Amino acid sequence: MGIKRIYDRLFEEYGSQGWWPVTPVGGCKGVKPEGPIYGVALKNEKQKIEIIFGAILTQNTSWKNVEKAIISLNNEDLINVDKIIKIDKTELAAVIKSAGYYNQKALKLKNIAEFLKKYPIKALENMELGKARELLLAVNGVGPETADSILLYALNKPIFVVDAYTKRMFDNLGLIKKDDSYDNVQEFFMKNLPADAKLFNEYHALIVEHAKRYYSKKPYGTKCFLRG
DNA sequence: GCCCAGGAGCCCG
DNA sequence: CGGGCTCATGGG
Repeated sequence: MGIKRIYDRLFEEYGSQGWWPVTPVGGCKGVKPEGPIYGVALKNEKQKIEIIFGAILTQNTSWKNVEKAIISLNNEDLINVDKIIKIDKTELAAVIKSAGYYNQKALKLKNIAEFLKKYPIKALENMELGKARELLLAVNGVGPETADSILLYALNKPIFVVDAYTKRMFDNLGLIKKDDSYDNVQEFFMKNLPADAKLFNEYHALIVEHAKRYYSKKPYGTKCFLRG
């Protein structure tokens, strides 16, 4: 099966995923279990910042744990570039504890906040994709997947996000090799799909949803309906 | 107890 | 340039 056909099958199976989940306007304080929600089409600036922070927090970490950290950040009114720059690193680490790697991630959040101070969201949105990607990758703590998640989900740029699930699943389906580089896998998708941010957004989210079900436990993909 | 989560940096051959 | 190590909480 080609990758466009796979997309169609996944969409048919799961429908729109509404990524990236963000906290609704007005926050989640006092509205208890309410965390980030799905299906927000137009995001305000604060929500875009939350996506950028979330992209860092979710590095090698389950979204469930990240969600708690994001709720804490909201409740402390820390979805804010200046406040992240200002807050003590140890204090920030405590707020995001549930997301794991909290010392590293506290530093990474401060790094990206400094970056956003220099290159505000609007400047990045108006920037050419390749240029914005290059600048993001120069930030310590931002690798290819995080940079591409930011470009796609916060800045709405048409770039395909590759993650561990993508590699595992498409290796298992025989379309790539698992030791292919990030850039090679990304190129494979982008060469075979139209450069459409909405499509890339949905496709990556669908891969995550599908892989959580069929590619999280070994042996991978045994009951996957995309095989054959 | 083990493996895995919507990775990245660093060091080393 | 590729491979191994570290970072850390939380669920299955």
